[in-house]
Amino acid sequence: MRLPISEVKPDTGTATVIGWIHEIRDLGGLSFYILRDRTGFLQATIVKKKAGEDVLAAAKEASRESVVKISGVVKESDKAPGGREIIPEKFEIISKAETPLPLDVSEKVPAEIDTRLDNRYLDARRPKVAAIFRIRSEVTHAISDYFYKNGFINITTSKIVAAATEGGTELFPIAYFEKEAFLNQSPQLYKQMMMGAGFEKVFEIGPIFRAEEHNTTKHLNEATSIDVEVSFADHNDVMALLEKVINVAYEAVAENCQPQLDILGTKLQMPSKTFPKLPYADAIDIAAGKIDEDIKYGDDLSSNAERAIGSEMGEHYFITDWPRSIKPFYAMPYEDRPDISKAFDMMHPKMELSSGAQRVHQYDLLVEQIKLKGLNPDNFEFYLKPFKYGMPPHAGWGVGMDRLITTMLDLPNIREGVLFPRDRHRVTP
RNA sequence: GCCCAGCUAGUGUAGAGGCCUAUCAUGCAACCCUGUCACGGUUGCGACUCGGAUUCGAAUUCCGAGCUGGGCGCCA
Repeated sequence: MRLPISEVKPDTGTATVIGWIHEIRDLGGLSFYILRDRTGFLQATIVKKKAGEDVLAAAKEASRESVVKISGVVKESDKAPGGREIIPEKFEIISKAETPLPLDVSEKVPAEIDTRLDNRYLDARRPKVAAIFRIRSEVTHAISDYFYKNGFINITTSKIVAAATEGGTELFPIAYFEKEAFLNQSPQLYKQMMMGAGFEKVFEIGPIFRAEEHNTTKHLNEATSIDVEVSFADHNDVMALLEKVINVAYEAVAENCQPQLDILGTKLQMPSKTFPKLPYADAIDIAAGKIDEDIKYGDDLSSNAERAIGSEMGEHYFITDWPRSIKPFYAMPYEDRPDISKAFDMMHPKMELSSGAQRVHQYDLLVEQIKLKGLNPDNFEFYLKPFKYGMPPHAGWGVGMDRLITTMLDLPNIREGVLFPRDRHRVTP
């Protein structure tokens, strides 16, 4: 029976392990093979005078990163990593690795991110990389779990859509038989339709596509979005939910991923239970006072302004009360201040993580706002129709999963937290 | 879309007109080595993105192409 490497203890006795050869050190009469699986490292020690012919032959044949199966007696040894080593009685090459390797898994020689992404399957053998994705899995699990426990329905909506809906971002056109179609930029309109369906609380964790030609460490053309929509809730309700969800994610990682955090050398900066709410007008004032740029009310926040405000706030925070002019048509305006919308962004000091709003649920107001944006309501018929037949008031948000991981682990590039990132130039692997 | 930078062995690099038959590390091969943990030692293998120009001479300067990274804009 194969034993995970982390379960090999000094007193295990006889064991069989399977893993990749991480390093080989040949000292002459004695050689060391460092074996790696997803749980850790184990040193196999071969004393050439004592080892069998077939063990010696296989060991000589084995190259770094080959998959091997080793059976033998485990011995306590304070000279070995982990305080134990295995003395192979059987040494079988299960899958031999060619040489040279496209990149150095043992990290003696660094590789650039581009080389690493081209060879992601090898890159992901590095414990630091594997740790990121173990943590990302934990975040997904914890957040989903929280939603399930609080009465949310997990939905999946179509990523193929007929037309540009929300406006704003560029869409990828695709070939869809004889029709024009696009990859969806957001599940926004579908979530809202499910409010019309009476689902009341829904969430979706799935891909979104943006065809922007940006080239930065915080943008992707395919991203994962954590989306929620809640009926009979306003913007304040869903901001409270968002704080909770971010906290749930951090707490789960702190609780269940300490080994991975240790491998990464990362100390989690735990978020506050509630995030400060900064009205947009005040955010503009802060930015205008800190940076030498012509910033005025009604502008969107530049990267520079975002950073300036972020360093002032120093933690997760909301920017609330945005001018209606720079938020989407589905954001609800305040009854008494129609130029201001009940929209918010949730920020990490380094970048925007989320945006959300209480939505417009009144048909007439929605049509009016679509027109106000210079869009044609006729193009939104599939979306507008549910608003005629009993649409409850509702609110929601979307969080960029990739950015959440990037900021949580303080990664230098958003691509670090995505297995197979899609950016301006990369479509493979 | 705008701007900046880069491209040298499998990987990461040195290189500023002749010192380049191109440095170093890692890797790989062979040999030596019984406690390594970035093992050590000796020898060897392996590269200037492409095209044009300038020059007696170009990895190095110039022009063009290709590819890549990053910043801004836009966007989340």
